[in-house]
Amino acid sequence: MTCTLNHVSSAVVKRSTPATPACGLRERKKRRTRDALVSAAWDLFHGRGYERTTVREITDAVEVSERTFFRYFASKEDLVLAPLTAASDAFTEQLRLRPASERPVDALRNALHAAAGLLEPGLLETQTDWETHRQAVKLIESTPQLMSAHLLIAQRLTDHLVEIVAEREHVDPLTDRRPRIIAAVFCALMTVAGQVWGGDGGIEALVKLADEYLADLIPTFAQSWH
Amino acid sequence: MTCTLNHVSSAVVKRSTPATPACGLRERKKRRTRDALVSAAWDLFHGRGYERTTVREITDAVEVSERTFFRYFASKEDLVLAPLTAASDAFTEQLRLRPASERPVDALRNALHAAAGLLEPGLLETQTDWETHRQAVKLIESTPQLMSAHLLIAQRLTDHLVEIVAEREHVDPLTDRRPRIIAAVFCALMTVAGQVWGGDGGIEALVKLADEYLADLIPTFAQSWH
DNA sequence: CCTCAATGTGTCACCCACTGACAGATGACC
DNA sequence: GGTCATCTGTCAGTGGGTGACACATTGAGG
Repeated sequence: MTCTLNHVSSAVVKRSTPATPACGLRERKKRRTRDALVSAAWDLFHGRGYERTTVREITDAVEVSERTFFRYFASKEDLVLAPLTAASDAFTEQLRLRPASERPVDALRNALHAAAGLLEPGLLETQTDWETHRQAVKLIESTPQLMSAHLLIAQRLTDHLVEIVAEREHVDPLTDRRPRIIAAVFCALMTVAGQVWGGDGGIEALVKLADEYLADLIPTFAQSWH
Repeated sequence: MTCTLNHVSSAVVKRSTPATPACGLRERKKRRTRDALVSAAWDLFHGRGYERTTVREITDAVEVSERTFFRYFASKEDLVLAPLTAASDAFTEQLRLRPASERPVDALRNALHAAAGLLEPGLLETQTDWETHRQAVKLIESTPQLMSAHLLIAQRLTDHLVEIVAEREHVDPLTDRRPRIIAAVFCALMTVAGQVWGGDGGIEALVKLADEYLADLIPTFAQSWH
């Protein structure tokens, strides 16, 4: 499916993000071009791969100028990774909502479950969207440049988690090692779960994997393996 | 200190890497240009920062062509991160040498100590070299692009460790979660230790930090924090 | 309906990292 | 000293990304 452009009648464009405020014409137009760019980009990445697709090719497909592309996305990477950043933000937001009574591990686990729950409604709408996400995971892991950027996002998330956890527990992250440990290890396990997951089986499968990895952590370090 | 170039008499160039095979003139010349590029680059990075220094400026300082730069380094990042890749390789090598009788955690810990030991002789020679390393850590952590590349190296190391550990323990890394867990968590803790370390106090300080983080892992997850 | 200000878009000129191809210089070895 | 391999510079080009300016479109108010 090749979404064409802007000033074309309409309809051609994929359903945009679930919650569509859609006020003025201006806003709608912007969302349309943005969606068209994303859609065209994915079509091209699918065919030629990320690195061998130029921004020019993407903008040609949508009939906008290259300059416009960089007004919507900070970089070529950003087009692919923006949803990931959003997911990361959603997670930290959920973590902040966890009651202070929970132990850090449990707060993290529960925030993960909550954030995953929020993503569900988006999935139910379009089967396609889900498949897209699957492809995104594969594309990122098979493209060093994207993987690298992805890891940076994860690192920033870790830094963020350190602060939140330290605040929750009223400890100083500079002197107390535990916030750093728990944030870094949690993110590392999430990353591993994400790799093993590969996008199959929906968000629940990812969360289930994350739980399993978390549960196996202590035995792996504390016990003999045989 | 600005190292000039190639065909200049000699002497001006910093002591190159500790072990200098120094056979033919050709090899020596190559090593000299390489060292001069690294040296000039660091001077410039120190003054203007990584991103605002162009490859052109580096090559101008050494009086070689830009093209030559890219024959010595795969990229601008590579100039900064090559030592890190080398350290990573040294570590995996040491891990392979650990006796099969050791538990995975202990093998990793011991390999770390062994690899750190190998780095020491290099340090003793030049105080400068040590300071350089300190600056490298700071530069990497303050430059997103370098941090990103650094994380990719760490990720590749993790992947490597998974394989080695799985082989040591005769388990299948596809079905057994433990190799992935231990590799990912170990690398994550190393990264944290590296950040906290910041280059102060030599390699021993880094190893000591890593040990402390490792020791605190289980209490952090298993026990209540208060 | 018309006007004005805000905002979005295209064009152009430019910077920088990086690469392939070719030609000339320079060590290595007999 | 001549031959061969290897290194180096030059050149032309690709691709990502940015600032500046001009034009066009939209939204709001009279």
